[in-house]
Amino acid sequence: MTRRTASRRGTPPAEPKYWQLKTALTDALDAEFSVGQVLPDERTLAARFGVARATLRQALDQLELEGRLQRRRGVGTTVAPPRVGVDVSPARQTWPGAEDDPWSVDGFAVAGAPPVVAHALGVPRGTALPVVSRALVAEGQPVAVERLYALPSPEPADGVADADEALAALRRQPLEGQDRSVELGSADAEQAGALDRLPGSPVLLVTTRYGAAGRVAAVSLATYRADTCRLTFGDQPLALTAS
Amino acid sequence: MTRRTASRRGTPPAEPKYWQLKTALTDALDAEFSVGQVLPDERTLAARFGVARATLRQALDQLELEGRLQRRRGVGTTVAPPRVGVDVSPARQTWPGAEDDPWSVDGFAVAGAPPVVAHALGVPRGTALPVVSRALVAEGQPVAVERLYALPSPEPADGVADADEALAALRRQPLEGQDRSVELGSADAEQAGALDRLPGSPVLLVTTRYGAAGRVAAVSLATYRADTCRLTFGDQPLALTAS
DNA sequence: CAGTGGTCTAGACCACAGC
DNA sequence: CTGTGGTCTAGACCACTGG
Repeated sequence: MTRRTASRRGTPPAEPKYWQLKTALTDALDAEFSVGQVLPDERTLAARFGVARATLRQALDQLELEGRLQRRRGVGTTVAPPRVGVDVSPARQTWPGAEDDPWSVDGFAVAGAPPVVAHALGVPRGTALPVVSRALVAEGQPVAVERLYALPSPEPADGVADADEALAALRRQPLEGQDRSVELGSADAEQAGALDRLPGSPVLLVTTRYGAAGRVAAVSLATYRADTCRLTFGDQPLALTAS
Repeated sequence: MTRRTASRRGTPPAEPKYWQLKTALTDALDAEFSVGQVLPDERTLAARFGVARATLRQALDQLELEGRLQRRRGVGTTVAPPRVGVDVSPARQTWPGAEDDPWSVDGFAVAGAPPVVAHALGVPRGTALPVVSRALVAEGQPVAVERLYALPSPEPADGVADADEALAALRRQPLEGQDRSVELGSADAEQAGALDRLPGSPVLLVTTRYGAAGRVAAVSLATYRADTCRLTFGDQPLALTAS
């Protein structure tokens, strides 16, 4: 196959191979595969489509990014289930750790504030803060991890000793407001381990600021698996879910 | 921590090269580069770090995903400015096209509903619907495009003729609620063109359902550039933005 | 152990921007 | 035209999972 056989001036738009591959695979996924089914291995697929493995992988990368596929080293590539919806509405004005909070506490430490947290809380960089680590599981799968940084509470002598104490200290203050932001990021080694992904996997980074006593009293950095999660918010008054 | 059977051979941690590269580049970016500055070209960088260009590109891909870099074919790689915050709060309960709506109308058509839209609106797949195309510009850059699908309004004979009419028809109904969801996607060719990116670029896909008359009356599919955008929502009562 | 996906190399050519 | 990033190849080896 000499490239660009280009009989006549042909090749008008020149659509990349990996893009055509992705389209072909998407169609095949819709038509011939069911959730959980394992695909042929990459070398076989590449041969079948007549491309190099790197090119095929470019197409698979995209499909994994879109949540259509799930790849596991040593195991294989499987068809992914639809993304799970996770409610992140700031509407229910409650502190973390409230009654029906689905997050589970995972650890506690006193550590230096990362720059972004220090900035949000208005403290110098590296200030020692109580940090609560939490995790969220949905449908049997870990979907998010969180680090919650609290401003040292004024009332107990100083310093809380564990996660429950830290959360209780927050709850003693009236919550005046909260806001969130969502952006794309990539998992560091630690997050990747907790989320059962490889480092560098795409994640949705949700930053929450909790307001109390006229200032930001706590900041949470939550990391959601971008391949398996769909974040929802707003009043969901309309029941239209069945297929 | 991990085992690494003390084989005495070199590579104890086995951290991928592209990961180390990414770290090194991140540090260099923080220390020695300013926003807008152009980096050396990929071949030069690869040689400087002693790796293949493909490996270097793996590191650059990650940094671009995280919004640290911006690459343009034929031009070069530049240091990206911080992401712009875009408010997507569903709190201001208004229809699209209200007074201070920053979106600009871009086009109008009557077209078949894609499956996801048909499902949300509860109509058969392919049903012809009025579609308003809009675009959002922030800080001089296109950051998002949108397709707004409306249920045909009952009152005018049938069918609206242009975008203004379609939006006006929506505004005549009382808005009862709205919810949104955010997930990761990749830009198709058309969206990529409008957003000044290549097809397949990572985007944040925001789906909005507008409720009126006890059912979903309109659905919007908005596509935000994931590299340049940070979506915000919630009451932002706390002014803490300066560096 | 064999088989999977993950990393890496050293090339090549293509598409586009700008001179 | 030159120089940039984007695509593609045909290999190789590594890290992990499972029988």
